[in-house]
Amino acid sequence: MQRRDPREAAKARIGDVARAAGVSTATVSRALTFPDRVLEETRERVFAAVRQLGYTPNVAARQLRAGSSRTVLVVVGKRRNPPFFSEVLRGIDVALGQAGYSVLMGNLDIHDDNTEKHLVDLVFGGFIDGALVLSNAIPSFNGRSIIDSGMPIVAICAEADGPNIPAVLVDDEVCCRAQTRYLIEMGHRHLAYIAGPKGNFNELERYPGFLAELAAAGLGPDDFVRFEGNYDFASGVAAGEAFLKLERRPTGVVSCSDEMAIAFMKTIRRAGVRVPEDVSIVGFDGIEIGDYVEPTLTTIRQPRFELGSTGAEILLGMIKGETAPPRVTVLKGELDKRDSAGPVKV
Amino acid sequence: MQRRDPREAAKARIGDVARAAGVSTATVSRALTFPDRVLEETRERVFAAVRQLGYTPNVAARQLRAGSSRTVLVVVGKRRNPPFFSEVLRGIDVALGQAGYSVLMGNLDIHDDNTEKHLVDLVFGGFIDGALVLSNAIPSFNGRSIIDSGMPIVAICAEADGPNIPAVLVDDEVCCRAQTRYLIEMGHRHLAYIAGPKGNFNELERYPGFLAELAAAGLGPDDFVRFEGNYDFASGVAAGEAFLKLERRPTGVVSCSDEMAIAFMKTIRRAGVRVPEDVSIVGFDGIEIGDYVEPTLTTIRQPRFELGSTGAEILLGMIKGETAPPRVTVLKGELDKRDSAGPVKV
DNA sequence: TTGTAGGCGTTATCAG
DNA sequence: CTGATAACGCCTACAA
Repeated sequence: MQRRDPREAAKARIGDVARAAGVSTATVSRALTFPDRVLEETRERVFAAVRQLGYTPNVAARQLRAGSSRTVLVVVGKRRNPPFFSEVLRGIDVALGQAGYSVLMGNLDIHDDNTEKHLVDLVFGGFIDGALVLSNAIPSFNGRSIIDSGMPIVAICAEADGPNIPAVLVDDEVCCRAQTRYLIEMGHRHLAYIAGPKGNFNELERYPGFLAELAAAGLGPDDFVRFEGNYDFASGVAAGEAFLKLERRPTGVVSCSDEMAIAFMKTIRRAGVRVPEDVSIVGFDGIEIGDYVEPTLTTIRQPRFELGSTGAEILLGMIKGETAPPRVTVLKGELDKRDSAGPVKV
Repeated sequence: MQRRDPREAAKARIGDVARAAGVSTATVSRALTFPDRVLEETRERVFAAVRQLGYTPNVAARQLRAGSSRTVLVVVGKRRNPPFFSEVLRGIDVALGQAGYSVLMGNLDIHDDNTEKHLVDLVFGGFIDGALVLSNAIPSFNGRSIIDSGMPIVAICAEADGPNIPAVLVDDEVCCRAQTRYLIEMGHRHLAYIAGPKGNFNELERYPGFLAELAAAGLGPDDFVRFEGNYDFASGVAAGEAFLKLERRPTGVVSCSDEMAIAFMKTIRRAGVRVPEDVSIVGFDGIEIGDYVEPTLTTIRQPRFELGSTGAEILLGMIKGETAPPRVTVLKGELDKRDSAGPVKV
């Protein structure tokens, strides 16, 4: 048997099914889409033909007619902690999958104009029904961003610049106050804060929360030091090294990610500092590995799966044109007390 | 201004561009696809119109005509260690992105028939140009698997059942022998092996490698114990607990994943066993966190990014119909000596 | 209930 | 070099 392209293997079209079933293409289409608008006997004949020919409707053609691809673009940003995001993605995947939507991954990791252009073209090419943005940057090319397409967009763990982009967030300020308060309650009066990237929207919530909680305890600018970071292991190491050089070392550390907390801990322990006896550390995120480091990490557990699934639900609602979604949806994080933080040494 | 659907916002079609530029649609199409088959002046006029109208070709229509979506399906399996796969995915993304292909994520995590049906429909609906399979299961529904579509498929870190599916693998046997030999060379004569899932293709390479290396050192069935596992933290904990109950404890441990090694280490250390003084442990994968646990993890570093990018390159070659790809491509892992393994105690 | 026929937006073929 | 036109495969008025 000769075929131009082995891939085209026996692809049945709707016409083939119609012929095999002895009906028109319209009837086949109907039988598939609205089974009850067709005589039972006809329906059976059509189904039989479908099975026999292994017919599957052509997605492109359907999409061209329907104007919808049932595909959602998920934009993930500069590789911010995979251990954290993998679970958010799972939430997205489950929610979208149940609704019959597919996930197209758009990775902004790759600093490549081409990638961004590609994504923008996909969106403006009508290929995408909606987008979930997990990065601060929004794909854009030639001054045109996917926001301009008017397509529904929801930001998850991020705050899009756009005017009316609904966001799903964790209650950052509350959580950061909880981290801080926990340390203060255990007697720590001299703290360190390992920050997220400058300008990051989290920082806008968390750092003020940290300061507020200090103030509430009567502590001021002299009672803490701030280390810059960007959530990854490397910045935790850097913070640890800076910490070791300090003349007067804080006894409690608030970290804006678990990775930084873990790397910080490793770095200072290697230099002989004991955790939590000498220094207490509280992380942020609640990734699995926190249970297996030494000592186990006290941290803020984010509802990772729900962040993803909630964002997806909201997006699906927007795609279906339902009532305007809330501008911002806040989920709760929770302080998870383990072994890396304890009472201050007297 | 009234629109039926805000999403349709000012979507220019090729005809609009043609009109604005005073040419035919055919010319617009040509100017965009083969700029040099068109008079420079015409080209300029077309480009100007395109810019002015913000025209982007409709992806569905193009796909319908061209028969190609430039989209690749990436099938990831039951959530096997995100920290490991995230980097493989990045390799895939980079390679495909450069070639102008998009990534559609198919998650088999979700044990949902619907998901599988959806993926199969996408494939048989001509929506997908090729697939990269990172899971042992291959999406199938109603007895029809995506393999039957005849579409190009490449397996990465997995071995598809299908007859002619090229696979990209790490040299599992060699690596596992290296783990084992390293321990033996340091004097360990009584080992433990923490396995991957039963029947997993890795096991088919690694376990025999482990046994062979033992044999080469004159060790036999009485000189090791085997713990079952499936790569995750939980099975590392289980192995650790089983280990602690042993009357005669091995002094060297070969683990088939870093997660298991880390959880194992944590579990036995908590019970007072010292690493590496009492027990030496060698992991497998080379995930980042290995540098931050206590003690740092000696492990096999897999070329994660390259596994992904190599698989993608091979797939792209197949899609373009190039010469038959190698049945199997083997990349090298490397023993990375850190602190969790040392000489046996005398 | 079923069939006919037009069109979704693009590209490729074929004349001019 | 450019333009008219016929597909690509499906869905859905509209008519029967």
